Amino acid sequence: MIVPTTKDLAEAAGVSLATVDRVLNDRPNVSQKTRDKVQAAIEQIGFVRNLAAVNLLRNKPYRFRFILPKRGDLYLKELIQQVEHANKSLRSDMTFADVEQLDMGDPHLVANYISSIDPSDLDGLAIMAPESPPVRDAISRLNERGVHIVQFLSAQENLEQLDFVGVNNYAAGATAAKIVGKFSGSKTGSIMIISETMLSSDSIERRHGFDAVINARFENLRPLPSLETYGEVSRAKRIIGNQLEHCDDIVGVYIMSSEARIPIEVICEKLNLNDITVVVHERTPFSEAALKNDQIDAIIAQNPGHAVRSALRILRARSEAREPNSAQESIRIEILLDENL
Amino acid sequence: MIVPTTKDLAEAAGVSLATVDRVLNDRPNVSQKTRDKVQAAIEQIGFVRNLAAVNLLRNKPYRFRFILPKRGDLYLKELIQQVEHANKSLRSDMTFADVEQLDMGDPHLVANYISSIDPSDLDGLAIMAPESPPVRDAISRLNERGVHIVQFLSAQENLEQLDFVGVNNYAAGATAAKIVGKFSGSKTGSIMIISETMLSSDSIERRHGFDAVINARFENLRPLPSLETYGEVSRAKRIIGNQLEHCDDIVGVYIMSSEARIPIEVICEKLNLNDITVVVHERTPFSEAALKNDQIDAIIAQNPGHAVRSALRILRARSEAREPNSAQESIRIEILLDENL
DNA sequence: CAAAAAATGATGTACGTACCTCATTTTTCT
DNA sequence: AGAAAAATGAGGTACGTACATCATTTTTTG
Repeated sequence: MIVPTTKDLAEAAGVSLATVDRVLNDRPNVSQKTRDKVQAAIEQIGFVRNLAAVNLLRNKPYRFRFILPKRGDLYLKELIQQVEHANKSLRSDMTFADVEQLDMGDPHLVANYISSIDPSDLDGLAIMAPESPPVRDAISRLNERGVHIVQFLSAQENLEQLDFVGVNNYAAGATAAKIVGKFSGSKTGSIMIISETMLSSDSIERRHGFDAVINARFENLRPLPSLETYGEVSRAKRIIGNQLEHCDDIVGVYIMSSEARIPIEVICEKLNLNDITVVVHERTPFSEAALKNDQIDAIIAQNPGHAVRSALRILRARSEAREPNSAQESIRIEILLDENL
Repeated sequence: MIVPTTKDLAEAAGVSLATVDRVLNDRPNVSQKTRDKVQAAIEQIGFVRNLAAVNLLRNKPYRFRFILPKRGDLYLKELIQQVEHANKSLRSDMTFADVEQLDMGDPHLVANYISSIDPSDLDGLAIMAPESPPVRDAISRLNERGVHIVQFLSAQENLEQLDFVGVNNYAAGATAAKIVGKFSGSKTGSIMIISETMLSSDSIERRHGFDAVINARFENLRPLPSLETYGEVSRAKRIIGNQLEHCDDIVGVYIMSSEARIPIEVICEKLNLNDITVVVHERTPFSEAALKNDQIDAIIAQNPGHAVRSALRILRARSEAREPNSAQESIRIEILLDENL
């Protein structure tokens, strides 16, 4: 099998290599007639740029950075490991990735960090940060200065023009609701809903999706107000304990945030999880174990490895002025049961 | 950021480029001492082969072929489209893929085709074929003649040394059972189980996984004997009709084969699908629509795009004598509900 | 119709690696 | 010690493309 090169293309088009180069790289001083001729030859012989040759010639290291929260539990750890792993396996591809962890409680700090980035140091940025106007503006400005941006797992409003990697959180909440509803059978009762914080748009959207499905299809179930743990054990104990005192008909629990460990451990002390349906987000060593010993019934997950690789592929494509292969880059809402772990 | 080249490596190791080349490519006439010296320098400066340069130099088109069944419905069509799409988008990578469809009812024909392949025409083969000794032997022989093989979605016994792309079918069946069981609530009754054929190991394993979970966890449910449609509408009508006459307590349906259309259309005529739980395999335009209008409750899917790309990545890696990145290549058992489509 | 402008051709270099040949040095063996 | 063998060095070529420079031809303009 012979793969046509620029030389073959020149011959087929009846022009010189120099002209082929002018057409392929959009250089000036080529007549429209010649452009058409070359274009026709491209179609005819099926010419495709040899990526290896282009990359070799460019021979530019691509430096990407993930901005992730400083505080977090197992899922965060997994994300970081995935970035490190990708960094290693993509070195031969001239792709480098690292992680910067910031205190997401302070939007100005985050915005300042983003603003302080020197575009000549970095080709692209994958950002996971709660919504906030200063952060959004800093992202916009950095993007205008030529750094490619991917919104990573968590999107800022009004930045739809930027690439996003992650799931539709409304659909994720709806999926959780469907499982809680169906798994509860014909039982009647309340659903406890726990989040780290309801300030993030992720949680809000998940909650909306959850309520929509429960209200539409499971009138026997009543979703309770969201409890916010702020990631603190003592607070979690207090508010969950409080709710359990006032409410003795709990048939299901939905933990909306990605770190289920604290809430589950707290609830365990007061409630027999075997009897109720528990759905959590994100696969971690903890949630996996909980699934296996029946403490929880399902995990709604977005694969962190996929997410990291997808973000890097998109950044790489943008850096090379290619269009990302969108079909490959959508992140699925995975449903994990004991059986398909 | 500076990426070290072989030249830097030679300098760091205090040897010539020629010696570096001898070490990197395992050529003879290098003392162990020098090998160690170069190896140490590789670690120290973090040298990694530039893939683009290697590929450019090799500059060999990789030709891969998918062997798929001749008969099939929507899922098969989707697979073929995915191969075609991959073929287009991987041309710039010197990777070419095509499809050969064979009549899987005739193992000798399949084996003959495989045996007739000229290793100088093809670098790798992805095979989806029912189990059979002649086919298995033909695969083995072709592999020994230097053609890389991936068992695609369907595995042959005793060929564990070959790469496999696809899901664990026992787990897939178990997952289906969990959903049928949980979604049925506290109802008591029978589960209709439909397959195109029970001769394939896929179906057998799915059935085993299904029964294991139902028997262990859902004593209110009774799985019926498998019905085989052979992909024929008239036969499907007859055997499904037969079973419905003798059995009036059906609360669930599990369609094990990848083409759910015929069975669903037949059952629809006799049963109100809204009242019972229906689980099928594989996402197709039909199953998607059925999920949306509530004819079915869940789809157990293996993403055909992932599967095709994964097979090609593995074949490419093997052709270049690299190890495939196994973490990335496992195919998940996806559970699709109306909410997370 | 000549001069200016635009279009095209001819040719060279570079990217990093693999593979080759030939010369030279070092080690091993008798 | 001397010959044979092994190890190492020096240097060139090629892969396909991008990006130069300069020469030459064709077209446009005044």
